[in-house]
Amino acid sequence: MSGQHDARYNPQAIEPKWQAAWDDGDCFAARRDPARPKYYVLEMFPYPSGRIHMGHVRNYTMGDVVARYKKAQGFSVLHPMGWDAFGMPAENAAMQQGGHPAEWTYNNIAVMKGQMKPLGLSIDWSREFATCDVEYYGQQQAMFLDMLEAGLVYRKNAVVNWDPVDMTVLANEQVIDGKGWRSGAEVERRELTQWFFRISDYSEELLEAIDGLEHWPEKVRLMQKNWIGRSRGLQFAFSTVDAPEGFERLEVYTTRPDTLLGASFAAISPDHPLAKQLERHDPEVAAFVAECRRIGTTEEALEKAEKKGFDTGIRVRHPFDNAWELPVYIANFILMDYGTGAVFGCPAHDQRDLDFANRYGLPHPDVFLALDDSSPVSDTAFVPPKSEKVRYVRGFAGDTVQTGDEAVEAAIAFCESKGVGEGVTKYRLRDWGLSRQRYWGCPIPVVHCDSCGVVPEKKENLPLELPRDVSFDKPGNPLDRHPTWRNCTCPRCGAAALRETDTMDTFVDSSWYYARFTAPRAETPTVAEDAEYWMNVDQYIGGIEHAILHLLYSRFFARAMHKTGHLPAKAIEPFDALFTQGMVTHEIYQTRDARGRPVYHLPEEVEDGKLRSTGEAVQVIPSAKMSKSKKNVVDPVNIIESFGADTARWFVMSDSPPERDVEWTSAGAEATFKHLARVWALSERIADLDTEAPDPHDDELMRAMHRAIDDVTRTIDGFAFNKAIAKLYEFTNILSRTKASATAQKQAARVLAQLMAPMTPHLAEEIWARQGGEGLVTQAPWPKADPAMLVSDTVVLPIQINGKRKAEITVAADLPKEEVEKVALAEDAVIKALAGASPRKVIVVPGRIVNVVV
RNA sequence: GCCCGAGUGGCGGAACGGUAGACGCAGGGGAUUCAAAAUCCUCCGCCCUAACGGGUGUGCGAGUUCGAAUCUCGCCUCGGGCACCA
Repeated sequence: MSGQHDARYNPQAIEPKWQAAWDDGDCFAARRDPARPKYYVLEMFPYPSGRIHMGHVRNYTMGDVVARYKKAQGFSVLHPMGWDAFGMPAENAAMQQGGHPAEWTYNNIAVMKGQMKPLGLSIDWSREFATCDVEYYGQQQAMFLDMLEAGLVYRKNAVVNWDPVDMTVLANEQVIDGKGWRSGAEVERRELTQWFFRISDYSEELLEAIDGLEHWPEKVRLMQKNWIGRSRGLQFAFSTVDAPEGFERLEVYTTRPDTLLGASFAAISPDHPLAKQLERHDPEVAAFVAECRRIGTTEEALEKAEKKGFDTGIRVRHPFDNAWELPVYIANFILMDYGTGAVFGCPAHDQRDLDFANRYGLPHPDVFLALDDSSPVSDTAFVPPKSEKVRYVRGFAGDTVQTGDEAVEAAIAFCESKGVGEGVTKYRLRDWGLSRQRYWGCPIPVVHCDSCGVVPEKKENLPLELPRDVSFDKPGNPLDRHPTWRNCTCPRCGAAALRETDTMDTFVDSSWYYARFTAPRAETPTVAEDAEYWMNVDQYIGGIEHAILHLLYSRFFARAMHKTGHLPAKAIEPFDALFTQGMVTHEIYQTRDARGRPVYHLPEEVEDGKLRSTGEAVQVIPSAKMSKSKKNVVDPVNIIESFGADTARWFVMSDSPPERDVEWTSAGAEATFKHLARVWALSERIADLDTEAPDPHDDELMRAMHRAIDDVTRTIDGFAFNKAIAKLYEFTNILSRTKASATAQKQAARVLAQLMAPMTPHLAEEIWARQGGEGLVTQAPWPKADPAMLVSDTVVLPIQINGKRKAEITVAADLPKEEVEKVALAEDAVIKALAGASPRKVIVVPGRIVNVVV
């Protein structure tokens, strides 16, 4: 017998011991091993907010279960971790509390890593990096230059939220009810020249390739398809009447050319060149456009705003009737970024157009009617699915009765034949604006020269490092007002020049970190052999909130990296399989400050609906995604300290299916701890038994064991970790009650340790060691279920009468259908229900059910 | 507003179109204990019944099917995303 043992389950002793053993064995270092298949599992890396929360624990435990399971199955596993470390919170902290964003960030990383380490994750920490490491963003700058050269980056004007008091650009989340979050000033929309990635050049390719992402959730694929938003429509030009010089034609794009004869007005975006032209000379237009610009920059704000227009007095001629003139409005709901920034309105078949027409007293002639209902449109637009047949009363192409889709195609063909515009395919996807007017990001490595214009920095001058000597006590971007950093020489002509002061969107940082993990210390962004071996990510795991932007940008960036020689062709879709975990939610506690603005409080600051500090009552807002800004986060450190990492890990995996949201409750943690303590005690008891000869009960236990192996293997493969845990409960219950021999029990206990190891690796090692397992369970091969032990001779079949369960029979598993039917018809309940008559129908589903229809 | 999801006991959740509620939590009863904690056994959707048993039941309303939590259509409620939060 081994030496000292605790009298009870003691994770505080067990967990550090095994973590040290894994470190000693260098168990989690990823190595290129040509002899073994590789497996790359990646969880979306965290923003270093300074504390881990339950969402992190859930995310990383899922990845760890996969990593440990795949390792046991013989794969060479890469399971890295890093930090998405640039971004606004660091600057906000510097503004609020002083200090430097770098200091704040690296300090947070140290704290969070300290909180993550006790979780016992099988991470190769030797590959760790932060995106704010100059070694990382310097390589990003090199790639930016390559992409610039390859024509993947360009500059154009774009609209931002401008805070006129703080003299700064605001993020959408910093705009609250149209006002700056800090200054309270009315936010303006302002145009700046900014850098863009040409992601829209890849619209079609990114859309087409979605069909190949077989192991992505269908809903994410659908969301991305809708986001890219391919549409087929007609682009044509109205000729204008009384328009300023240079605006003789007004280009519009419509996806419903079949409704052209139902047009009642034309509308242009407030950002349309024509609107800008009118704004210059007409104060009324200027006032209206200014009002529109106060709405904000988000699509949501535009869509929710009351639909308003301004009649410019300009008219356009209908392309099919020169005498028919339509008024041209500037309308607040037209997006300049989509189509041509100008549309015609057909109120009868678009609710937004109808609301607009009713507001301004414009007609709304019906173009088509339902086949079974001829009532004209009044307050509700008639907008049937395009696949539905309708009767055209103002159609001009194709049959009178046809589907919308047919009519659209017919209308395009007709218009093209008459020389009125052409059919075009457009995408909703816009180019990716990467400029940020902030300090704490990757500097864009270009120089502005008076004579040469915009010039890329030379690669040998990289990395272009952020200056450390900055302060945040004044409004605006510290890079703009830095005394020396901006000053440089033009890489082309050598004259004095100024650096670009915009930094990159943090989505750029997170669009290639997965590739960097394959060669994290390289002097180039990637290394061909490493990328070749490790890419693609076999399993990517992260929050559903990243379903569109991060994942779409990464898909684009991988293509851009391939084009510039930084990734092999096979890596243009970097994530083979995607799993989107549900979020961990929690209630939100809110009070308001003197100016009525919301102030949020951490759960630990609240007790019985009141602030601990002041006793002020808090407003409880129903559960929502845990977020730093709402402060509804729970600190897992406390759970780990009182119950151990295995309890935290087991609990977050057991409580709900991984793809669904889970509301954090502390109640379950204690119950999990009790269960793990029971398993530990069970193992101790079994370990103390003396080996004995086989017993008749052994077969039953072995069957249960093989059943458990099979169940846990299949459920982990299917990402159904909560079900895997339910099966482990069942097997544990059987093992604790078995009358099998000690030899069989010990074997079962070793298998239990192996099956638990992905979820509760420390306890598993402890059991494995106590039951005489060889080496570390972390390095043991995954057990295999014996198919012969999974089948049973008899089967219980429910008997239904008219679909309702009335009885049950036990028959041999291989009993023929006809025999099963005979047995079923001999059941008392069936005889009673038939009352002498013969059944109308008997359905026998072998091994499943018998249904007697009377 | 637009796009995408999710709704099953007191709670978290199981259920290839085939016995709804596996497994866990909470709760009731019991054993052990001087007593409690811990542990173990046991019951546990709802309604009627002393019990046997019967009825009913997966957000709401229709439909398809021998059979629907599961498929179809229409609603309701909650959540995510909406391009400068990460």
